[in-house]
Amino acid sequence: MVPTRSPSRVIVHVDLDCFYAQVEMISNPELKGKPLGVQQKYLVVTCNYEARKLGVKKLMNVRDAKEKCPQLVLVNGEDLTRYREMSYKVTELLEEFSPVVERLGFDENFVDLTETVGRRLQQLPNDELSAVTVCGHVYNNQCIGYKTAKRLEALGISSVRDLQAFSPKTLEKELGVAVAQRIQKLGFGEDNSPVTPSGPPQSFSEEDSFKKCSSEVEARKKIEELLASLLSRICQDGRKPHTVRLVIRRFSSEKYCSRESRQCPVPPHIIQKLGAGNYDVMTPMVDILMKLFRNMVNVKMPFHLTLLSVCFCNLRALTTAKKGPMDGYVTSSSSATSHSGKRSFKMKDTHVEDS
DNA sequence: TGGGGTTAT
DNA sequence: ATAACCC
Repeated sequence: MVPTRSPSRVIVHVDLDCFYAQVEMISNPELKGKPLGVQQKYLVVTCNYEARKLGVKKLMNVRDAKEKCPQLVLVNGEDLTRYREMSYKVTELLEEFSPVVERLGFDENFVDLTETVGRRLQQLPNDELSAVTVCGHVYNNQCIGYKTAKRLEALGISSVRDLQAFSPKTLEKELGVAVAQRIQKLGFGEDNSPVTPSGPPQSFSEEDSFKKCSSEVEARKKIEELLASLLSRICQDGRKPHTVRLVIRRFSSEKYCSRESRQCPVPPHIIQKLGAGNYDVMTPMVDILMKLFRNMVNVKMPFHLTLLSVCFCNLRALTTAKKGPMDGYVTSSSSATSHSGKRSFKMKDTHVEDS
């Protein structure tokens, strides 16, 4: 069969199922064959097929899961380190086929193989080319996002069919032209958005949720833990974060997913120390984070937090050394190459202002 | 209802 | 700094 036309793009979507559970079964093969759930706090965030057969669902309460399946084996999955490492192994493997790999979460990758396939087809002799069949799937992307789902429902759109039939002009007026055109095309199974190579991560964060944190010393303890893990991650990556952020969630109205944050530049003298001696940076970084904390939380008044998170972002390869009278005129820096795992990437030689 | 991530505003 | 989205 000779295809009458080539598809415009060849994109492979690699979606791993119950990824955390699979990592755990590789770590400990004795878990294979048993119903296994990965637990974070009071939730079974994912589970293997054996557990699913016995009625355990993703994001199920531990209580409910145990009730459904008393033999369920639970492992704690609050530390994402091994999952993150395995996740990047998977995307690095895929990058060997084509560097155009876009990550979505820890367990999904999109690979644009258009050029790879094109090159292969050109090399093929004609008789073999005639045997090539092109096939594929059109993904009918279900769920659009909670907020816009609500807005669409207000317009009387509750199914994909409704969305397809709805007046494009009216939808553009309601949602804005960009979103309207995007989701309506998605409604027809068309997604022309490019596969954007993710490259190395743009931020590192660690968070911890809990029932109650109501004192400054308690908060400092938690922040120190989060920070220690982050510093070792930063160290491994090799790049330097130029911005720190502290995020909190208050108990108060328990308004779903309502977080507050404060951020500030990482002082240059700390950035420089970030490579080797990470104990030197611990104390000054905690001080900075506690200032951000007190900026958000009035510690003279009672408070009740249910989450703390520390995030490093604005990552750059090198801190540019500035010294002497030429300060402000000249930036002395060599073009930097940073290595993270197997990847290496050139960084732009930029001069920056932190906001 | 975890512990992450990204982009847009 | 927040909001919305993804897993």
